[in-house]
Amino acid sequence: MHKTLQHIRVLLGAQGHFWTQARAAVLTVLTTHPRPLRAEEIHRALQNRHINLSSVYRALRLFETLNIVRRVTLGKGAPRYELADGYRDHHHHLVCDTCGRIEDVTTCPVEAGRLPQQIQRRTGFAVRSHVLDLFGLCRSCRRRGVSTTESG
Amino acid sequence: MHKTLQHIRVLLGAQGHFWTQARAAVLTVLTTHPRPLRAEEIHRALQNRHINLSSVYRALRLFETLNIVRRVTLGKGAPRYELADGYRDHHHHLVCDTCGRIEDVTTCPVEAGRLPQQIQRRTGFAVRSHVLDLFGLCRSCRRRGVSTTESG
DNA sequence: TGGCAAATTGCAAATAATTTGCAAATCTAT
DNA sequence: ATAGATTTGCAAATTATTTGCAATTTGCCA
Repeated sequence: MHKTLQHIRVLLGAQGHFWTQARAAVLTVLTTHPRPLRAEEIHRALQNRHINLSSVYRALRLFETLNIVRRVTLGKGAPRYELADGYRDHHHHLVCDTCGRIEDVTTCPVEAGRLPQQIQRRTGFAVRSHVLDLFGLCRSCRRRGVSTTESG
Repeated sequence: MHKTLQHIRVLLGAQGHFWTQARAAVLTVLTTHPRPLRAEEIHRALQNRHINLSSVYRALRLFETLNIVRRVTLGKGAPRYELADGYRDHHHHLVCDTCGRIEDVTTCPVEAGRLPQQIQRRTGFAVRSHVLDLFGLCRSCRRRGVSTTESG
């Protein structure tokens, strides 16, 4: 189980931040659509709610500094946002270079290989988090024989 | 051994692209400064060369589609560019959340753990490349007792 | 519950980062 | 050297995100 909206609400309060309609709405969208969303997409999912795009950006920025949300840049276009570790399962991404499709992978070679500990021991750098994304061809694009290296 | 500028020149020619001053200059900067650079920084390093920022962007875009350069987004600010795998050693980044310092790590848990093969076998997704960045506190920031979770 | 102070929002304007149109300049292959 | 295709410079256009400020919302407490 992960921390719920209720937990986040308390967390915000404890730090002097208000629990507002905009913030609750943004978090709800992120919880409801478990995949990296662009600010624009989140805003669109809120069209009925009367919430300004600026507020979406402001909410995302706040959540990011509080480590509730993390920003990921996958392939082309604007960055995307998703709930951070602790608010959903630790995972990585599989991004298809051809169709842009994004899938999650929960296997984590970083933890499995104890890389953080190894790095800390060898360099003194204290690893707190990591981002791992894998690019390539998804099954259907591969079957379709699509090539990524468009060059002619 | 890695592919040299000469190789790249031939590669471009083979695809109908010209070997121009701007392109050569951008590649030289990337080769000379082996760390992720912003478009702006590359341009600045070329100030004497009379090369327009637009051309830097155009060169980077071309190199990116040809997999000669890869774009990485580390922490805040504009994305950075560095030579891609095949043109320099495969590596990952250690990014200090406090001072922004970037170091390289050549240990790769993804290859070591044979994650690509595992994924391909299990999901049919053919992994071609990956990006792994680790965030935390570098040795000096840690000694200085700096905290990252700035919250009030 | 009402009221106040502090925090947040909406909106429009400001920035920042990157892209594009097009004529002039450069490059490759004769 | 020359022709023809590609690229560059420059300025203007886009795209993504941030900001100022008055109006509104929220948290807290009598």
